[in-house]
Amino acid sequence: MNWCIDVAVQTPAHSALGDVLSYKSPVAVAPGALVRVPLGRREVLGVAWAVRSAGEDPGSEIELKPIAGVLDALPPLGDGWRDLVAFAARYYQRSLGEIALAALPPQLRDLSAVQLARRLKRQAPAACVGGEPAAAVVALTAEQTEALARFEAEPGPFLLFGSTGSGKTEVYLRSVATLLAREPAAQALVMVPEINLTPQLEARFKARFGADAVVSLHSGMTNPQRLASWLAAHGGAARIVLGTRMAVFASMPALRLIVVDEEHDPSYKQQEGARYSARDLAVWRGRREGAKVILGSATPSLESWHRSRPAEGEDAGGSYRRLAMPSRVGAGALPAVRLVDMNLQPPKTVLSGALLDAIGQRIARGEQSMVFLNRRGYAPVLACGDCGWKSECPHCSAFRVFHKIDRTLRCHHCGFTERVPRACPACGNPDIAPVGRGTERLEEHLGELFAPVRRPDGSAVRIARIDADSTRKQGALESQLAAVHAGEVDVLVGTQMIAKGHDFRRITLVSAINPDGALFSSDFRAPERLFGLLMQSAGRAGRDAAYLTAQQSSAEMWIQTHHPQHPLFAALLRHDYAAFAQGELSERAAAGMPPFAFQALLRADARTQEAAQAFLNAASAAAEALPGADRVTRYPAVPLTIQRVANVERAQMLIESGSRAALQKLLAGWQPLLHGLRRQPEGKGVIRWLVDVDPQAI
DNA sequence: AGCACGCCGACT
DNA sequence: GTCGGCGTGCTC
Repeated sequence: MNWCIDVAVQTPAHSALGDVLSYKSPVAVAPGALVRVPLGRREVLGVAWAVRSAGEDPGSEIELKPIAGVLDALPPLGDGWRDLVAFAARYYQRSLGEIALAALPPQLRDLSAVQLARRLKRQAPAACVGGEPAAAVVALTAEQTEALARFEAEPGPFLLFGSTGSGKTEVYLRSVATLLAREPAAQALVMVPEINLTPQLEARFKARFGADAVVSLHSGMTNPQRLASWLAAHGGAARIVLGTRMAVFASMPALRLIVVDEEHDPSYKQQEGARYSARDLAVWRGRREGAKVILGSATPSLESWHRSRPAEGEDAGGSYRRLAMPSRVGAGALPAVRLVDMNLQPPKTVLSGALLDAIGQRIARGEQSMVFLNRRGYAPVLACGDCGWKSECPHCSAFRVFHKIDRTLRCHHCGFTERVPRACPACGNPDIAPVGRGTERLEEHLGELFAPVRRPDGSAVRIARIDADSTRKQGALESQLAAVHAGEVDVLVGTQMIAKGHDFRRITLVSAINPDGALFSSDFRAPERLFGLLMQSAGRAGRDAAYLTAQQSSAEMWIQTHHPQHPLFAALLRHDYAAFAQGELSERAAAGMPPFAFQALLRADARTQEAAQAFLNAASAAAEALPGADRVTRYPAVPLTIQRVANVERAQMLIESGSRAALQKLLAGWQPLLHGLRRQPEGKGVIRWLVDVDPQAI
């Protein structure tokens, strides 16, 4: 008997190949099994998707190649996993094989059946999680108890709406503990937005559940580490998988619980290749596999907030259950928010006198302060005062940023880097000057301003900076954070990297010196992101109530703005996320924007802007006849904000509908038309095109 | 995406 | 005379 096996292999997103390729096999192969198959002149890894007996398929006359081997030491990937992959491929308009292979650890691709079998022999058996060490268990607050009780009693998905310091992590730990104690094989998946946040979470979970029960999955790991973690999850040995967005695809045969911490974080949306939202896929996966899902945040995404709205009048409410934990545990009251009206300051003021005084007082008391500026480098532009030359990138429609530390001009978009010229390249004027400021310059500036200020022991002020540049080296972030924790830093300057998650105990003042850019951005989600970031930043201050009491100090969040009357700040002053969300949601509802509508972007990259837009407009015209087109709005093609990157012109077209199904239908029908367009005159000069479903920025 | 084949410029 | 540039096309 001969068998015909449909195999998902890594084929490009929009090649002419179908989702699966058929191979023949003398033996039956279980669906979900990993196989090696010939593809052109290569042999590649694939996932068996469907198995038929060879006679069943009379239409196809082409001679099939035989599969090259089966990695049968490994249990096949489960139905749930394959459904997740198939759904993600369909929903985000990518090929099945691309998602499937990207979801597997890279090392699996070049392992033979024999090597894999050898690997598997070394794997530990399923971790047996005993009772938790009694010492580790702290008493729960009433809010935590209530949240956990509702979690046990209701199906979810849940939105755990807990302010910073309300003890969300303890709720995650408890819900995992209850699950693991009740079901001897059950597994839990816990996701965080950034690699930086995995070590501290891993430490807490290992302390509670033992090192053997917990594995991590993120792109910062080496290939062998990732393979080991993946195998432990797939085999059931790992009871808990911690990871970044990629972990949503981990094969977990006994998955019963998924936690998405900081669910509002934009990092959950992949920004290249398959543009999936790990948070949304987590909810889908939870429903498919009967696993409970907890989304946690102090500033939820408006999508999740809306979906968790309680029933009211005519409205039956959202499908998520909202669990609120408004109080902080063991932390001081939320910081008092102080707005500095920059209109009342002398022109070009960077740091207002009041803020400098406040930071100076903290230094004198030995407390720590934090200053945010969302712009790394020394200055965003270098300019010539004589001829008007500016440090434009020759390959992008953007300025190169001046990095004083290594005297370079660096393009943050294409990476093009040059030494800073001694004189203006256009007119020879030696007097070229930085315009604006980034974290490097702010650090320098603060150093000068606070040079006369003394710490309580009479020593000089210590200023540190944490951003993508200062943490480039492996382990640099950890050592810099350790220095802050050890009290070796008085003023910490940084980008949003320092706003997220890190548990600083001695910081009593947090300041954002120039957050105005996001207030009037063309991106309708900018205020939502800014509010989240400022709330999260505020949460860094005064996390230790005992420390504040001992210092007789209080936590403060300072914001310098030219628009102190903006409603966003009014809500922030009261730490009132609900009011902010209500305001934003009513604007979104009135304007017919998400979460009241569903969007996708079609983007084209081409040699010229005209070619990119011509392709999009032709695509739009071709979509006219597609099913669903009458319920979907197609906007005109426009250049991206950064129109040209690395000499590639970029344009995009927004597609919007009140019906997710109609949008999906249109996109599915569009794919072959787009493919055909490339050969037409309209496709001339187009380098690539891509679809972004539920785009996170427009 | 790889990886071929294929048809035109500056080198041992 | 070759090495090699990347344009087009194919992979069950």
